[in-house]
Formats: sequence, structure tokens, C-alpha cells
Amino acid sequence: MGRPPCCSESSDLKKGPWTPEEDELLSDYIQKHGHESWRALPNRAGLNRCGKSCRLRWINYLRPDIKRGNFSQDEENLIVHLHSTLGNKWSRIASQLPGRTDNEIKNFWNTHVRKKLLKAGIDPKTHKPVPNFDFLLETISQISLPFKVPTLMTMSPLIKNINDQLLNNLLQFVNMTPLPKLPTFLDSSPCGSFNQPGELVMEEMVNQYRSQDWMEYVNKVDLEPRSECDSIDASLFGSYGDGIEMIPDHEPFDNLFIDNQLPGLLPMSPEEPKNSIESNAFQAGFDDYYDSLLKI
DNA sequence: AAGTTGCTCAACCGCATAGGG
DNA sequence: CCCCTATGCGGTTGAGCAACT
Repeated sequence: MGRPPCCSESSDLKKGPWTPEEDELLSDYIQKHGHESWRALPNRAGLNRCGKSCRLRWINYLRPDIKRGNFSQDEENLIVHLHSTLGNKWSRIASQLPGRTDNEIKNFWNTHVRKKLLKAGIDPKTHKPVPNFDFLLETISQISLPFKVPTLMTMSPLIKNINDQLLNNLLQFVNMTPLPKLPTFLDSSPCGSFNQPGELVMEEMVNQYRSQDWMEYVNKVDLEPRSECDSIDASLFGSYGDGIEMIPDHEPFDNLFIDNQLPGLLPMSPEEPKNSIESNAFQAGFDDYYDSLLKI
């Protein structure tokens, strides 16, 4: 049985947004008498609020030394720097930024800085680069091997030899993202038979990977041959044509990631040079997807 | 014009902690 | 010490608004 919340003793206490009249009462009282006891303050000030609510309103909004307006670039840089050493210690971070509140900084971080870092390819938790796209692609390509040709299941030692860094990269990526809705467009692909099983396998794959039980799963999985397909890449992101240009023959992400938009985790500047495996349909599919993210 | 979606940020909730008796 | 209470803190929520369909 935990301690009851400080305001639970009276359900009559007002909650929600403060009115200008309440603000005035609180400001007047504190400027005249200070705030020696937040618990006693509401009664004395004539407010039908709990002390906690008064304290928050004063600290985050009414305090005269509070700084209003957008954060400057210097402030933002300082916040990023402090966060890299202190973590989510918003109060300690706020103490280094005069006039800024912990709540304000926390909101600023969650709505602006965090996204900015992600787009720049930096993990906002660790302040380290997120998995490199090539690494991720390579990892997924390796992982896809057992699903391409079942006889390659004998290659499980190869899978086991994928170095820890690659696996950690993928694990990090998967853990940082919502589970994607898996493709439903495969009926039109040359690998129609892969449709439902493929979705289930991929979904299970992601789930297993999330539960860090990936290796166990790889060793258990068994699939029907996919003789018509060159790779899982083609079935997911487009058929291979004549082996020249492996451009997806459909809109690969029409039905993908609809409910669970992935955040922009990786560097995506349009002018960034494409890598050597650009012609891979898998890559093309991801490029399309990340391009679509840029437009969000 | 109406409905939907996404974003922002003020405010709340519940746990942790300090400190007085 | 131990208990109790007030305050502080970080995570989360949801109202209000803007942009989009």
C-alpha cells in the first residue's frame, strides 16, 4: 500500500488549466509571503488547488525570472551536451540554463532535440551513432539467407558467425522501432506462395529478435523451397527483372509501416552518395521508405 | 467545410528522497 | 534508527491547435 497522492484527501480540489484569476492569486500571495509551505499555501492564498499544483504552476509558469520563447542554438547545444553526461536528469540540466525549467527542457528535448538527433543518425539515449545503414542491410541480408533456400539452413554456422556488432546493430534498430506492419502486396510478386508464410516468418523473426532469442529461432525455422525467387529481397521489395535493374515493380511500401511509422533513425540527406549496392532491390525498397520519411 | 492526424506543452501522477520529530 | 510528511523529480497524459486530406 503506497502513500496516497498529496491531493487525494479532497476530491473537491480543482485540477486542469489555471485561470488568470488563479494565477493572480498565486503570484500575489507568493510575492507577498513567499512559499514557505506549499501544502499550506493554497488555503492561505484562497486557492482551491493542491500545494503540488501550485508549486508546479509557480515554478513552470509564474516565476518572474522565467525565460520565454524559443531555445537558442547555444542553449540547445548545452542541453545536448549536458544530456550526454547527465542523461534524463532534467532538473540538473535546467539548473545550468538560467530561466529554463526542467519541464520546458524535457518537452523541448522530446519534441525537438530527440528527433533532430535521430535524423542526424545519433541515438538520443547513448549519443552515439545509430546502426549504419550498410551494416543493417548486410545483417538483414545475412539473416534472410535461411528463408531463400532451405538447403542453406545448413549454413546456420554462417549465421552464427555474423559478428556481434552486426547483430547488436540490428537488435538496437529493431528495439528502437515499432513492429512494422508486414507487406501484404506479395500476391502480385513472382513469389506469391511466399506471401502469408513470408509475413509470418518475418513477423516472428522480428519478435524473436526483440526477445533476443534470435539464434534459437534461426535454428528452429523451416520453410518450403522458394524456387521461383532469387531472394527474399525480391519478394519483399520487388521482382528482379532480367537481372539488370532490380527496381521494385510496385509501390513497395504502400501497405508497409502504415500503422507503425518508423522514426528517421539514419542519416538521410538526399545529397548523400549512394553506396555500392544501390542496385539491390532490397536497398531500393529501403531507399523508397526512407525517402518517404523525409517527406513527413 | 468537415473530419482526421500529428504536434506541442501545461499539467498531472506516482515514486523517490530529504529531513524533522 | 524509524516513521511520517512535504517536496522534488521524471514519465506520461490529454487539451488545444495547426496542418493535412
